[in-house]
Amino acid sequence: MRTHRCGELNRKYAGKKVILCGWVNSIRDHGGVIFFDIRDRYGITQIVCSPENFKEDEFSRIKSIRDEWVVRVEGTVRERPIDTINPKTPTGEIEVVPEKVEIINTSLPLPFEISEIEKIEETLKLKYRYLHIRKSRLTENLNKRALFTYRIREFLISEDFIEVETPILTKSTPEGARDFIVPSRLNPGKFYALPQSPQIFKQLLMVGGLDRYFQVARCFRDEDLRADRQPEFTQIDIELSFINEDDIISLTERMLKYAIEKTFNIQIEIPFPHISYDEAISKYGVDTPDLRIPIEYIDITSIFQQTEIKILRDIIEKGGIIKGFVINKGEKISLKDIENIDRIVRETGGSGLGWIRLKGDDIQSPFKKFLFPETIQKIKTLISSENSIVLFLAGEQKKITGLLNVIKKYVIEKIFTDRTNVFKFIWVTNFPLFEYNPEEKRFQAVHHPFTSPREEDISKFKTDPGGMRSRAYDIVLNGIEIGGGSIRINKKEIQEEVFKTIGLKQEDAQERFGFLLRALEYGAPPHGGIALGLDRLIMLLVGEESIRETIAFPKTQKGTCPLTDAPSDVEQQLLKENRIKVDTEKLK
RNA sequence: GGGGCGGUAGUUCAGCGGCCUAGAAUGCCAGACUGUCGAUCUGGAUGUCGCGGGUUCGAAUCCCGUCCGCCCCGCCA
Repeated sequence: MRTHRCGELNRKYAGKKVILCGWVNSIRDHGGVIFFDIRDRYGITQIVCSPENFKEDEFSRIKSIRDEWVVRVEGTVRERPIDTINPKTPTGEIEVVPEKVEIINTSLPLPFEISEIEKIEETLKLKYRYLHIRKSRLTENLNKRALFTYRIREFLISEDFIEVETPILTKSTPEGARDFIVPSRLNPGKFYALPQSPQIFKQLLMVGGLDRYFQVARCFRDEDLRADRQPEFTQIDIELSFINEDDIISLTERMLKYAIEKTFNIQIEIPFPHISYDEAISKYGVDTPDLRIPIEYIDITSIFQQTEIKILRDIIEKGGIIKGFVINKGEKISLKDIENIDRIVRETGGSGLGWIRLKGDDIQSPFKKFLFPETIQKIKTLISSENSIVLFLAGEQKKITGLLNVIKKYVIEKIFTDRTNVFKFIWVTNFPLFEYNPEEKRFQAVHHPFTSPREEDISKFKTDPGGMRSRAYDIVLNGIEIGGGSIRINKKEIQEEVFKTIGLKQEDAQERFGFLLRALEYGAPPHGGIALGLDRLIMLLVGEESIRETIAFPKTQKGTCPLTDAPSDVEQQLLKENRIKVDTEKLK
């Protein structure tokens, strides 16, 4: 049907007969000569129709062509006259002079202009997703995604991994996210759940001696959505036997380096740095540090130990701390900014902002009179530029971390605006195994309940579960969690201990996870793995702000699909067969 | 569950101290134009001002409710 693709023709093809197919892009009708571009996935090519080359009725048919009609053009490639070369496109040196222009299909005018695609309301974009795909960088995102997964598969298969599909219709389990459920017609009143991840299955594969498993796995979680969260999403899911944390971490690094470099033409330095959970919280205030931002929190309580500043002294005496950070581009923060930040701090429940500006030997600060020379000397050791500002807060540890995060956000928006094309990975390790949920009055697994505690903490199940550390690790890219994993529990007794600690009664544990506990009794090898969020990774690598831009048919924030109108009512008959009665009456 | 922003021609937006017989740009339609490439020029058509209720002589504009979209908190083992 076609001999070439739009976008591949250049001067070397001059004189050659070609056939192109595609969509009409932009018509420029000069009354006599008519120009239009023909576009496919690969590029655009200019077509020139002169009246003298066509019979009258044929030319008027060409005149009737509109944007987005599908055409097939048979013609000859010609070098453009020098003064009409268009340097903006790769095919700008040539054009095609057609002998025949065939209209394959017409099109209504598009419901939106693609040039405004960024601004168009999500519902409309999703309703006409195929048009969005047809003309935007979404196609390129999907292409990059496909190429990336191809490289991941290539890497893992070359390292002896076996790709295994695990069930989509599976068993609902407590803990973790809310499950999507599917009624079972053959077993009235019973339900399958869609998997939140293939977690338990991949562990069972290890018990099966499969040794090295991976899957590009669809996962489902019925929770509220965000720009980086869809109800269904894809994980690169990996599990291995006879390994420890370092094996998985280095495998993941090599895999990411390989796939990213092959797909995106970006150099990736490995190994990635590591940080413990505690240090991450202390230095960055979050367990997902963004290493592009050179701001670290510093505890400066000791500097003010002898202070005469009453507010600070009172707080220190009550056991509070003073913590803040240095901005080495101090000139970019004005007095107005400081006022704004102070206001934000007060509005968010803090008692006010402390600050010291050091500009050469000049010092500005609301506390200036009360600063000892040695205090200033100590503060000077923290800074590394001629013009710096130290911002700090005093109070209870947890509270001021939250406030510092708010301040940091303000400062980032003010100073570190250019963050394009830098990729900073970091591993976060040494997570607590459990955290206490005060609402449910019980401990919960920080990672998931199959995560192994550290050997030295096993004795703390009864004495100090909150103080136990896990063998889990998260990988963070530019401040966004892109994956996580752990060494799993492979001993039945420990698994039961964990279930007990998170408040799962023995019979419930048996009913929900009995099959796992049983498997652990049959020679379960030491094993562990990792899962990487493919949608998020691609989002970051192609520079999008939402994972919707990496998914062909995503859902809205309420989980609906404007294209198909899912979710929707089903036939009464279907409900009946599934023994389901719908009760939405008091929904209000 | 909570907070914020938004919903007005096909689209993106302006109008929101009540007078709008609702505008702009772009798209669309028609005409002109033989080297454009975001073509240009001239003319034209197009609105349940998200939906429901209220206040008012009069509501896109004020009030109440509701739906939808986006961002965030909670939630997301």
